[in-house]
Amino acid sequence: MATLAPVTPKGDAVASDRILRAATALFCERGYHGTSVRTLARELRLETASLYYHFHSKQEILFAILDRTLDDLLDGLRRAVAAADGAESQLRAAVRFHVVFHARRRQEAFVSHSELRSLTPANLRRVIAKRDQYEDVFRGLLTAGIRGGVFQVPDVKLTAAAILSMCTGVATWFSEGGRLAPEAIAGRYVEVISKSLDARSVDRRGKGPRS
Amino acid sequence: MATLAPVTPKGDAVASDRILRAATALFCERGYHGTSVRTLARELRLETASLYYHFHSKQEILFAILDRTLDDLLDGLRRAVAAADGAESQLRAAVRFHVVFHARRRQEAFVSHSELRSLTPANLRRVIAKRDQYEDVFRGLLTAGIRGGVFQVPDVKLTAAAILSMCTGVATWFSEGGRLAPEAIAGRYVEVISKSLDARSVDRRGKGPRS
DNA sequence: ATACCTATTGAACGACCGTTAGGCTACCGG
DNA sequence: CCGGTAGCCTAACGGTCGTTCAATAGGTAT
Repeated sequence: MATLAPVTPKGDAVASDRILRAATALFCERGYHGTSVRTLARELRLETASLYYHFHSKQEILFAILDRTLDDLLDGLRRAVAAADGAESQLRAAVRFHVVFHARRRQEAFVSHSELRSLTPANLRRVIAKRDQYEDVFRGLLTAGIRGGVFQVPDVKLTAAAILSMCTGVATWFSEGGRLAPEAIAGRYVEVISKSLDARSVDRRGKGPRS
Repeated sequence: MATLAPVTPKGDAVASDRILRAATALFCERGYHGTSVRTLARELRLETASLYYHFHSKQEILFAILDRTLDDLLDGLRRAVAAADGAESQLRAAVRFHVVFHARRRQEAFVSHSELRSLTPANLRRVIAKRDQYEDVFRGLLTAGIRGGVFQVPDVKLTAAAILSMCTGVATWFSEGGRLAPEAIAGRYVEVISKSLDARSVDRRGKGPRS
């Protein structure tokens, strides 16, 4: 069925990209189920039916957004890590990349984790597979840092989840015209996370009597 | 309009609570717009129309969930803070409470921040006002700790956002039958956050050559 | 028995949903 | 000048949406 249908064609990336950009903004703002294809079409000054020339379904639009975003995330993360040496520097680079991405490409990043539940089971599986690869990079860096003696982390999985939650949260509140630029935020996050992982520091705290 | 309509009555909390519990589970799983009132009614073994005896609208159900959850959060936080002494202990108590709440009452907590965008503007305003109060407690504790010399934090607003993102994220991945109990997770989060805020530690790091 | 109140029901309302079929234009290679 | 096709259109399909309304059953107090 894909051979005769000119859906999602090769050379013409401009039209479907325009659709994906508008869909990303709307899905981010109102959610997938809260956005009708008519609303999306109106935003693009198109008729509803025209969208179906470029995509087979609304679901395919959502999947395309998430799939592309995950690809860019994974690719960017690997580049960032490859450009650094040693577990500590690499983790710092990874955190920096993650935060900057979630600020600069806030809408895509936000949709990519808020609309997971709106994916078809089959599509969800494919996206989750990529997300797992992404998280494994972080877990691997933590493990390497522990073995190298630079990190002191009682629970790698928990710590990775905590770090990623914190950094992903940037996509929730970041505002483009806001007080802080993506790089500034990333810098602070890198420092906070480095400090909390640092093996060189008293961990049994000799101070607070309670909790 | 509220006087003649027996909607959301006084003594009978059991029926509307049952509705709210089922709605919370469904909104958590599929989202507000992804859940129809027919689906909710079927889950409760009721007819669709019966729901409208207890609530005026689907929107009112959503608002009730968020409003109650925010009340419980704010109340619990204030109790936790009041039971501790000093900014550091109080912040640890606050973090502990926040994490345990987001694990134990995961669905409510998740819906309360994922479905903000599905609220009516008027309802959103009311919920946001409570959320701001909640976040202000954390910002206040950070500020107090800085003044007391126990915390070293370059940016209170940013740090509060980072801490809350991290702790709120627990509601995204926590699983009841999972490896870690809510208290165990909270304990780790408390340690990580305390360590990252600690004023007594080298902050200009003399080690890593690159960021 | 009567009157009232709580809780629920079946049936329907108009609006909107995602999707499709088929036709119209404009351009492009021959 | 002509066939093909990329891109968009109008119109409509069956279905589901949130919501309403009159009717009904059971309980309790008078």
